[in-house]
Amino acid sequence: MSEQNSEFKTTKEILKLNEGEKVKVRGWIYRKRDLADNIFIVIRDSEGIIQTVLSRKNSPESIISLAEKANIESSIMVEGVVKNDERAPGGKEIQIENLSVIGFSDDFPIKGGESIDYLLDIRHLWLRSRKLTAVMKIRQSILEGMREYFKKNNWWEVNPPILTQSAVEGGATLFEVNFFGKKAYLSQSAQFYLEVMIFSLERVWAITPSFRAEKSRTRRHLYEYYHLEGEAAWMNMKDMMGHVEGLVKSAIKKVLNDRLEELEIVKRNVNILENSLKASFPEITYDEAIEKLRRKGINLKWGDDIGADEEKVLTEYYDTPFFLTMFPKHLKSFYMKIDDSRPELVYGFDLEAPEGYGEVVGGSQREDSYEKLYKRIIEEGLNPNDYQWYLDLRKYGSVPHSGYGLGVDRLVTWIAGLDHIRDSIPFPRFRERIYP
RNA sequence: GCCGGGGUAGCUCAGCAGGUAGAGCGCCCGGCUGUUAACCGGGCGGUCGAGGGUUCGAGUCCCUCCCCCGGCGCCA
Repeated sequence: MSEQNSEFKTTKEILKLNEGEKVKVRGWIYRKRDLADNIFIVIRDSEGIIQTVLSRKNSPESIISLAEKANIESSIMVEGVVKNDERAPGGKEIQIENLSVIGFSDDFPIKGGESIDYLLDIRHLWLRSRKLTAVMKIRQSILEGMREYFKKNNWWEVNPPILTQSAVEGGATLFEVNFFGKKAYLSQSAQFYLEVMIFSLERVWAITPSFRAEKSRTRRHLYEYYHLEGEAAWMNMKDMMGHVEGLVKSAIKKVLNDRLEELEIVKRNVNILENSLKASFPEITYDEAIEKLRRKGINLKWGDDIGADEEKVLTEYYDTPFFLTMFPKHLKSFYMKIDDSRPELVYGFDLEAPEGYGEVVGGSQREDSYEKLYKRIIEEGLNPNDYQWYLDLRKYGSVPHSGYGLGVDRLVTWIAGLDHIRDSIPFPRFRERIYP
């Protein structure tokens, strides 16, 4: 038995039907215009919109009064005949023969022109908009494209915990939870758990919510975000950069393939996306980046961090995503592997999205020597006791390995060309917002 | 946490030499109408973010607090 109820056609299917065919549709009233001879009801469903027309002359009074009473966003079912008419959006409409209201709607609060603040208060209603619907579909395709890439390259998907005992890195602020009287925290990264898993599965990935309690006031931070992380044995930094490039390209390809209509709804210029598939992503080392920025007249010296403003300047050199690599070790985390030929550097890489969007991926080759890792932990002023099981991994058949974390919501924001990360996810957690 | 901007009708905003609150949209009523965010006329609608102060009088000036927006930092 099919899950699809064949009795009803979707709005998209109806646009492909011939004149004269009899159909049933169901959905929500998107627009209604009550005129002298006709009532126009535009119906919205998950796939699009279709105009339906109720003739006042040829319809029973009972149906006309239903149509008059049904406000925007009422859920209705309509039965009628397909008719070609170039005045209708999409060139087709349905002449209504029968109509029933499933659920009447109160006066819908969104009419156009509302402020972001107000719309966020009614996010549960705002999510019905065509724009947000399109973004959610793009998001799905991005995840699908990446999933296909993992599958093709024989990576294993695993499910690490969200409740954890301690931080991966000392710095980032954690949300604390009460774990039966013990202090526990919401995970900020699954990295250490994935590193465990490579000793059996070799190539593993996970998508989990990650949490950062650091108060941020930017358009690229969420307190709760979808973190896609990968970790693989036997791969060095370059290998992993190649993997990340393939992963991101797979997402872009999927979207360009399946979601052109939605890209148009969100008014995304697809040139940059198409460019990004053509060439390989350029790499620029930290050294070169500092050099470039200095030539641009920015007052920076070697060892300074490359901040958001500097990233935006670098972004101007490229029309595809690009890698930033080989950072001074004092700017990065203790677990990144040191370059023995230049011990002030670590094998770290970031993937930056163009057009000013900035960092989407952060990754590195991991330190695989017990002694060196132990030393780095001490150097950073951390307590080795907090990292006992993590250190253990270097005592039982350690291997060179690398990994990364990708901000799913940031990738969606860039690919969909959004101006704020909040619209990349249905219920964004940011700016002290927890409702709805 | 820091810097900047802002809270006035259901929504978007105007009003700021301090003198009893206004427009557009929405809503209700009427008209017109194969409409495309339809149009035209009328009506309803406000403890001016909260508290305190100055003043004969405060949306307007002063103080404190709350909330929102943009940017930095933190990172994905």
